[in-house]
Amino acid sequence: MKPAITYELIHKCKQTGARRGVIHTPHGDIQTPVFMPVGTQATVKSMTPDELKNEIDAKIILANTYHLYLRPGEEVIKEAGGLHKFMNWDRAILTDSGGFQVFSLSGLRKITEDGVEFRSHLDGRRIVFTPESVMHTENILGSDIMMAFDECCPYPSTYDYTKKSMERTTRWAQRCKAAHERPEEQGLFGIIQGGFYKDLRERSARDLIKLDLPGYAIGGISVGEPKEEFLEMLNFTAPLMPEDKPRYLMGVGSPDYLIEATMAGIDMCDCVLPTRIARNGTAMTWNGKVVVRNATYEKDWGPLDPECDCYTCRNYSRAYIRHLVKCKEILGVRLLSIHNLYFLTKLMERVRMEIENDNLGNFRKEFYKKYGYDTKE
RNA sequence: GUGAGUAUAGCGUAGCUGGUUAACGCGCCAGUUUGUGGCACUGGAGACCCUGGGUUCGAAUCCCAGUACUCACC
Repeated sequence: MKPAITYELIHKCKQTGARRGVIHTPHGDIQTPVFMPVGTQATVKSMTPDELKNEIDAKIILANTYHLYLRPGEEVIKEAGGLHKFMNWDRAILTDSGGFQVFSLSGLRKITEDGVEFRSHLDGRRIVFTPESVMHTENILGSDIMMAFDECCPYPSTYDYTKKSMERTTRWAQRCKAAHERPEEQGLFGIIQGGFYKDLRERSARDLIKLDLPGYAIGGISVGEPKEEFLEMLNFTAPLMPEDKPRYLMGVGSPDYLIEATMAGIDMCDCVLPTRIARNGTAMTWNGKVVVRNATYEKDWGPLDPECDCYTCRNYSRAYIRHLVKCKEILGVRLLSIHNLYFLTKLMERVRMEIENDNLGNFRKEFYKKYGYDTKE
């Protein structure tokens, strides 16, 4: 049986160890490292699939099992012929399992060995997610990469709680693998947990790797901890992951975190950040963050980012975008989303090139200086 | 012209049985945002309470006059 998802390592940066590779999926190849835009409810907020392809050239996007299970529900997506057809996206899709909602909706759920009972955030009705039910839903969604059902632990959590949670997540991953109905069409990724305890991370990785899944993710970091702790866990956990499979760091999307992740040997990241800050009037640029909502841009006739050639930057001024944002016009959100997604896509394209040239370390230094980050080694 | 009413932050209003830093919404200014419970959240600036006089220990609040606006009637 040929697995749905395979990874090909092309080059390792001699300066940093970062990986340059390709992920093969049933809906196309993905050059890595890659940033994946998030489209929780089967839409990257405010973007048409056409724009994602032609303006941004995203190769893969995320969707969310919990949200789509609630609305529109499995029946609708099944009848549509799967998520790709439903949303008119013919490139790759990765579905998150609802594990993050175990964390983000912590006030609305109860965890047992069997699974998680949520109270729907929409109408309060009781719904039960088990590893088996989540696999069933993700099979119906038909994503190229399905994430195993896990628990994303809050920060901070006690050692004892984190250990129990991690062990349960591992058992759930085993159940997910057993319940997965179409391994030849959809790849199931395991999620390494273990909070901020190295021995737990090590155990989690070791036990999940035994399942021989086609890819692995680091979950449960970037949940509000200080940056040093994030880096510590990232750099400890990434090397535990298989060399011959995609390595996915979940929930990371600021430029510095993306670069640090890449240097740690991560291949895939996703984040709501670019689209979320777009909705609140902020752009990421090669010269740092630009809160275009601010008054200083009232009569700024230049583009958001002078070094960017995205649709937004080719055609619109900061003054105009600020106007749209201040008026809460939809176009403001759209133009900023296009730019931010394009920016991160281009950043990763650049990162890939620097890896090939064994120059990522130098690039990091330069980029941080320009962007306004500390370059503490 | 007569009568009645209203005048409080840029705008719309609350406070008016007199009592320490005059409240709220919008707007304005800024910060946050990292597997999306979000066009969200958190802060901040901004008012000689229309003017003048009076009563009182004390007035946005009560009284008088003026001014402006609103409505009704002639």
